[in-house]
Amino acid sequence: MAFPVCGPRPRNAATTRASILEAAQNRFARESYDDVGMRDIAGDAGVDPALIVRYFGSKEGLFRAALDHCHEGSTLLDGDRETFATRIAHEIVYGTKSPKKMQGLQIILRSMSSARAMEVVQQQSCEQFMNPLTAWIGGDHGAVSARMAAALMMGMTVSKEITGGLDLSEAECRSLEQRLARVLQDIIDGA
Amino acid sequence: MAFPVCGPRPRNAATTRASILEAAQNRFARESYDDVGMRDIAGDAGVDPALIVRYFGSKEGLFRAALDHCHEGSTLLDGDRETFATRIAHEIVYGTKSPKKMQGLQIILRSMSSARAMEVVQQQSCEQFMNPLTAWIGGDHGAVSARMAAALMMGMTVSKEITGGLDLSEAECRSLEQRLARVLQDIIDGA
DNA sequence: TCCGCTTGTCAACAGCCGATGACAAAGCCA
DNA sequence: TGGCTTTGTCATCGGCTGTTGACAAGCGGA
Repeated sequence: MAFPVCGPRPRNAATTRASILEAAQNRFARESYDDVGMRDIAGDAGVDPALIVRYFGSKEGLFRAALDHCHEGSTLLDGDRETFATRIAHEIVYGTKSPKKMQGLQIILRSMSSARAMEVVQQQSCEQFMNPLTAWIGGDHGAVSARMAAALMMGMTVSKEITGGLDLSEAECRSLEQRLARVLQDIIDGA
Repeated sequence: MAFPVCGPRPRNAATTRASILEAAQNRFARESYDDVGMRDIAGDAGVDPALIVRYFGSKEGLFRAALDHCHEGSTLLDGDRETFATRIAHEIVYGTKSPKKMQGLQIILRSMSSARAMEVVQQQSCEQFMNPLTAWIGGDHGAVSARMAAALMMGMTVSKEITGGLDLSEAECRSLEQRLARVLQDIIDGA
């Protein structure tokens, strides 16, 4: 990726490690844990598969590192509380195919049902997503509201994935964005 | 499953096929397409793996047949329109681990992100789930409402899966059930 | 009884995957 | 220059998976 046709790789552990990590994030955001092979990631990073094992111990170690390196519970939640719902709704409806903002969520949803990745997914999704969201919403109804809001966000992402895009007209997209923002705001407000 | 310790299997193609299909449904509802092996299903059904190939052509053929044999777009939608939201909310919050009512949805969500199962999942989820729901809701906002309602249902299922149960107190569960029903009803009504 | 069709089993194959350990080259220091 | 550590590559192993074709057993009809 970084050095496609430069002969052997420059000997720099830090940048090599970073290349592998970035390649892994991109792959895991688009394909499931089981569908992504070490050789795929190594190929993207321009590296021998054995190096991945040396740096990250195993495929699971690399997956954990990739998910760990997202910290998007913070990036997703910073900004005005009043505009949170509209921002999220816009991101969901008009977000590009590769939204850096939701990469962690993408990775979680992709590998959610893989037995080998499940443990990591459960832990990270709680620490990086559910718990911050619950705390951010706050109040007595925080836990319930957080689950509903998360469900709506994840469900829309899943829905897009399953049907391959939203498959709606332009007017329907606008309507969806507005209604999504409305419902999401109501959920957060505990209405 | 049906004949655990009865020596070789009774020679009856119809019941054998049914056994395989049922075993496949149960497996695919709990594990992803990639995590379920032909030998697993064959073992559950008390049958040789080669027989599965003979009856269903391939693993993908069996998966398609299993998903095809659910028809829950209908079972999920029959009943009073006024009580739809409360029924679904109750099913989501208090539904057992193995809800026959939502087995098709479980299978879809489990194997959603498996490259090999994607084509079947996309087709069946549209035909058996999204399209019936859209038609059932009806009206101008049907498509948008259906996507939001489906997102909430799928998202809650995913959320339960990821965190391993709801992880809420009894009071919170009641609150969740009520709020879920309210939001879902509003979505369906196009509010 | 013999034949032919169906139903079920068994052993094995080819392919892919993650992981391993030996090896090569680069850079650094004395 | 000689030796040592770091960094990267290569060939290969063992294990698992879906699938195949040959074989065995049941069973109904001539």
